[in-house]
Amino acid sequence: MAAERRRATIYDVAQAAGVSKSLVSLVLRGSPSVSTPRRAAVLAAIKELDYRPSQAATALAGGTSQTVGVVIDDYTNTWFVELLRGLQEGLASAGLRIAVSDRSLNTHIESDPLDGFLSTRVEALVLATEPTEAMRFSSQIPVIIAGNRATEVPGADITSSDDRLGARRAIEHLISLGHTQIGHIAGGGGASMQRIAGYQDAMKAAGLTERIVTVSELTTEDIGYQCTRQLLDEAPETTAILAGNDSMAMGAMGAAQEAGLLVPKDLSIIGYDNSPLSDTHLLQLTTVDSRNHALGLHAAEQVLSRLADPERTAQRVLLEPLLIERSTCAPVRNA
Amino acid sequence: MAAERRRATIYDVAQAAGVSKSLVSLVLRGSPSVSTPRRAAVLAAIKELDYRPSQAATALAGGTSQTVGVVIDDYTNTWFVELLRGLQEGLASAGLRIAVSDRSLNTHIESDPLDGFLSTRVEALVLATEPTEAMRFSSQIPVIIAGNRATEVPGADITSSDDRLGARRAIEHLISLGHTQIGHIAGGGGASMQRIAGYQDAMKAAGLTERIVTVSELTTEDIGYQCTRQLLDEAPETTAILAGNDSMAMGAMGAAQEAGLLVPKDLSIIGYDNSPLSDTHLLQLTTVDSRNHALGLHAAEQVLSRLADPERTAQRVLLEPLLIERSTCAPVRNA
DNA sequence: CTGAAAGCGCTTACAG
DNA sequence: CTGAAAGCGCTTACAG
Repeated sequence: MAAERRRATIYDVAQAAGVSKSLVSLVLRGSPSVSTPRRAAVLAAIKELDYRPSQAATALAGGTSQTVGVVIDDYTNTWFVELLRGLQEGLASAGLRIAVSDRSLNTHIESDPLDGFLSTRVEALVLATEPTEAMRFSSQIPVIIAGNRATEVPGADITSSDDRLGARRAIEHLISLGHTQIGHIAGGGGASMQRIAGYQDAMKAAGLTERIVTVSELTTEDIGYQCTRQLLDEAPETTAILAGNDSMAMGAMGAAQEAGLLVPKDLSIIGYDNSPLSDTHLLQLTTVDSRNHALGLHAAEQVLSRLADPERTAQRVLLEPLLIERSTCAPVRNA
Repeated sequence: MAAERRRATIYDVAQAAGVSKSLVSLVLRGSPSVSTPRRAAVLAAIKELDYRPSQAATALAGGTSQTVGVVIDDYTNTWFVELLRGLQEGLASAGLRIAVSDRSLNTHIESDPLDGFLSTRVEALVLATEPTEAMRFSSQIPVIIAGNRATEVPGADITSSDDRLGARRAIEHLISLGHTQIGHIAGGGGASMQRIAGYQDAMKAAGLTERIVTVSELTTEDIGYQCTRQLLDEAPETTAILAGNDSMAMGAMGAAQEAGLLVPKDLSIIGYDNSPLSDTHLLQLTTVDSRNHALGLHAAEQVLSRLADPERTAQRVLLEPLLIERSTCAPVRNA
């Protein structure tokens, strides 16, 4: 049976192509110093034998895994999708692949996703989540932080979007629509902190009363719903809400619906992230684009430059966020 | 600098613990034939040196990667999250880890996700997507299909939910609410085909006129929106819709909203998958639970039993779906 | 339990 | 380009 046949190795390819093992290795690694006919012979043998280099052997012998580990929070919040795409695009040219691990799946098995990545000997670590203690001090490999995080990682590069500015602009937009009773529902973590600060900046500058509701570190749809219920309960005069992210904004829309409030007629809502969710026909959520694709591209660049020069000092890239106006904001009713 | 220090190997651990290299290997692999004090010494050395076994070396020497490859469609449709959780839970006890690859990211780099998995020498492949040609005939490793797929993979195990039954029950539910003008919006692929068949079963049994709209192979929110627009255009008398999945159902809700139809008063909508999206406060989508967590658990079992006995004949597990009644269905208005 | 040996499938110089 | 050699960091018997 075909399935029982031993897998082809580099020896089999060399033999089939009538060349030396070393030459096969050269072809695999794309060396230019191989004559065209020989290269063709090797390629033909590879195809014929359905040969695939063993990643384990390549990594072990070459001393490099050629993979970058990416840690995300939770597959359910899809903001990371564009970040991944950017990362992959930026890394592909260098022959680096990506391995993704999420924290919420890993909480069940007690382990830190870092453990697996360290065993894999990833070349670098991209953190699209709040760093764990272990991640902060792993120091064995370059760390690149994607997004704003509450915890510092000594020596790490950072690519983030200016969440503080983005939140400020969102509030300024609401103010320009005549809103004065503007609440903010927030979760925990570095991005949340920045967005809260931006909210405060804008409210302070306009002399408006701040109202921030937080019920959990999480930033899920359900938490957004709960925060909004509490906000509307405490301050029914609220006419606009900035949510900590798009998931929370969706929760806010749910709470508004339940309270019989129309969005945006009775209540304006702004999300954050410009996630796939925000661009659905049902939501048409006005949001702040944190430019996750660009974030991924820049993080990839940092990975590459850090790999090229491990001694270079830590870099910091800050992207300018964009307000995306869709359909969940309107002028205040009795303005 | 710490970062510059050579990574600890099994030799370093052996030396630090004052034992032989073989003993360290035994401890790592959890052998019971190691005395408690020696085991403690090794463990202490491992901790002290922050030693992590090289996955590449372990895989190469042991001849087994201890990882299972999972291919999903697209990170944006989160139905796979519970599947992954079930898989991971079911595989963890056997010491198998999971590697996830998605097809939509991989379309940019021309390669099949299978290529990477084959290089990794994954022990088995779990397909939560429509198989590619390469996947159908990879035959080198056990393949487990998760969910209903249009394409057969010779010799593969299958764990799926009875989508045909689920769709039938959804329609029967709508009929019991008095609906007679029931449309179905669908995409492509095996699950869609089964769901269409179930829709037809129930409509036929009740003597009702079928109306199925498909505009694409995709099953995204936007496609659901487009299908619904077309459906409402062609058959404005429609009072209920079964969507091919929850994303499409969300699109249907968007189209209904745009058409000025209230859900469920004017239009009842049922989704499929019981994805995280369906359980949001804003949607409260009535849906069919395809029991993705159980799906993952069963698929994990198939992986394990197939690994234990590569010669066993292909298995087929069929789970019974559950109708989850939430808030998007109501009795027909003029019933 | 130890210790010496072979081997997993590659890469990396290096002499020719 | 070839060919022989060493080595990556482990596992796997195996004799003691």
